[in-house]
Amino acid sequence: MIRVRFAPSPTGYLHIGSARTALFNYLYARHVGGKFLLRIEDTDIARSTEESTRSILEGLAWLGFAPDEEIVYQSENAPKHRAAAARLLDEGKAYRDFTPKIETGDKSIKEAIVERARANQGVKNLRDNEYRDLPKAESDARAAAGEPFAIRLKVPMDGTTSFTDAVYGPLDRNYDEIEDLVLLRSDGHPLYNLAVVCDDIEMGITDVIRGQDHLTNTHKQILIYEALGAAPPRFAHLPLILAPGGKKLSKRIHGEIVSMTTYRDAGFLAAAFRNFLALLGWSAGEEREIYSMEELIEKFSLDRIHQSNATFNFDSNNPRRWTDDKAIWMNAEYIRTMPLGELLPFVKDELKSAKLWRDEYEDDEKTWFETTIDIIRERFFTLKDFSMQGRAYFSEDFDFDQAALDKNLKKFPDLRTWLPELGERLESLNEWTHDPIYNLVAAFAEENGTKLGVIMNGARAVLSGVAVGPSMIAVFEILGKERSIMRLKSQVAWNL
RNA sequence: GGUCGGUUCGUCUAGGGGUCUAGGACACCGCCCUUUCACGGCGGCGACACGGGUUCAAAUCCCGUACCGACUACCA
Repeated sequence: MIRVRFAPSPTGYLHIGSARTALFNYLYARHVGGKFLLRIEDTDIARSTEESTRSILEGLAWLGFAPDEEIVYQSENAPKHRAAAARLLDEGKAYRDFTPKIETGDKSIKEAIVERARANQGVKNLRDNEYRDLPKAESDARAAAGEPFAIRLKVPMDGTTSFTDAVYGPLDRNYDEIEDLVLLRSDGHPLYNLAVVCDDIEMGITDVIRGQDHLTNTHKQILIYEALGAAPPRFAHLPLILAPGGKKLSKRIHGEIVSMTTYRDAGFLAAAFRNFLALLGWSAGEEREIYSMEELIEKFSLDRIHQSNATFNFDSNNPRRWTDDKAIWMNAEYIRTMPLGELLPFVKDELKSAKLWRDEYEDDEKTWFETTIDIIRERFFTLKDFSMQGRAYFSEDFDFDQAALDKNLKKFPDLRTWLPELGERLESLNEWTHDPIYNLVAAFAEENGTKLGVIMNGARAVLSGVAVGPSMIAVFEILGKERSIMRLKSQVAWNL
């Protein structure tokens, strides 16, 4: 039985890259009929927050990735991690390091690392820790005396670790490039590599699918597996998702755009976003981009995952490009092509939260409502559009887009009298359907010696508040006779 | 600094020695449709990082260089 896990650390919201990792784990599990598990890696007490855990869970729930078993909280396993470290110590596979903890000072950690490495240039022997071969009795005595110590893994003097990554192929690393890594901090806290390995063993994980940033960690983890006497799982490392310019996507500099909840709140459909994410770093090798979840599951395979990082394209200075164009396009594609019945619940939620929902839409006005949604969704990109651009269809209290007014209304002052006149004329219509309306409007335009387009565009501005929308006659029909005439006669738009 | 990984249109990608004058999608531009439009249709722009090999033949294999990324922590 294949068992995979998604293991985020709760130090922020669900990051777009993490969401993609979760997706791939989920797709793989479903594809092979295995289990998809979730583990919250909250061992970093200084940075982990409950708020973050909640946000991650919310993001996963929105995407629809429910774990098949109880969620594991890594911090709760700390006693087991300590026991594992103690065992390795006992067996002589790890040792106590009494070196006092070094503070990094005010330099950034990265800088400190690079500086140290540069200074050591090629002369550093990673096996030269003075406590590595401290006699057991002495080590025990010092520990008993209360001297603080960290526990480090005793990496063998020479040899190499190697594994075959499902994405990157065979990889190996010399022991002399791997430091005797700390398993347990001097304050007793287990560190990442130990915790991950222990938990993966405990959870029976068979395949680890995670970001490529863990590629080099994998060698250290394999060393821990070996020390613990456990067989390592299979590994598949995913290419990273970067910001434009090839930089790492980060909360600090890129803000909300990296958070999953942003997309939910912006009116994205989870199905569309999953589809978009699936194509970032993976492809089925076909010339097509729309895949249902079932199709994704069926076609997914580790060996079609890319080795090169992908750029998530957006322009924070351009509101139209606030996120990746393709993601927006895909969402629009879903909105206009998915079965209407599947879309309706989402529209309902959106209208409800905008206080535009009326229960009649599911009762007396069901037909009107469904027809209307079906017509207006044609030009929409997100669920938000139903309550923003589409507001005029559901409420008398809607805003007018200034650009639409300038371009289609105010440019033709005659419309100020024409539109109310047209409204008057429309009163006489007995049958409120396409042909009669069209004929009347067309005749009206001709009488006044103007192009039909001028009347139509002006009417659109006044009736819907925007310049974009379905066929104008359809707007008349949707709005109905009474509301159409009322808005044609209204002068409010002229005073804005 | 070291180790490892990566590099095809602006972006996501197809391709894995000949079918590649490199295919698709998004974006962009043009035309058509149309009463408007960010729908639709048609078309256009646009890429194998660079240099050496190997080969009859290289985007595809090898080497080097450049660039990018990750790791190099008592962070995860």
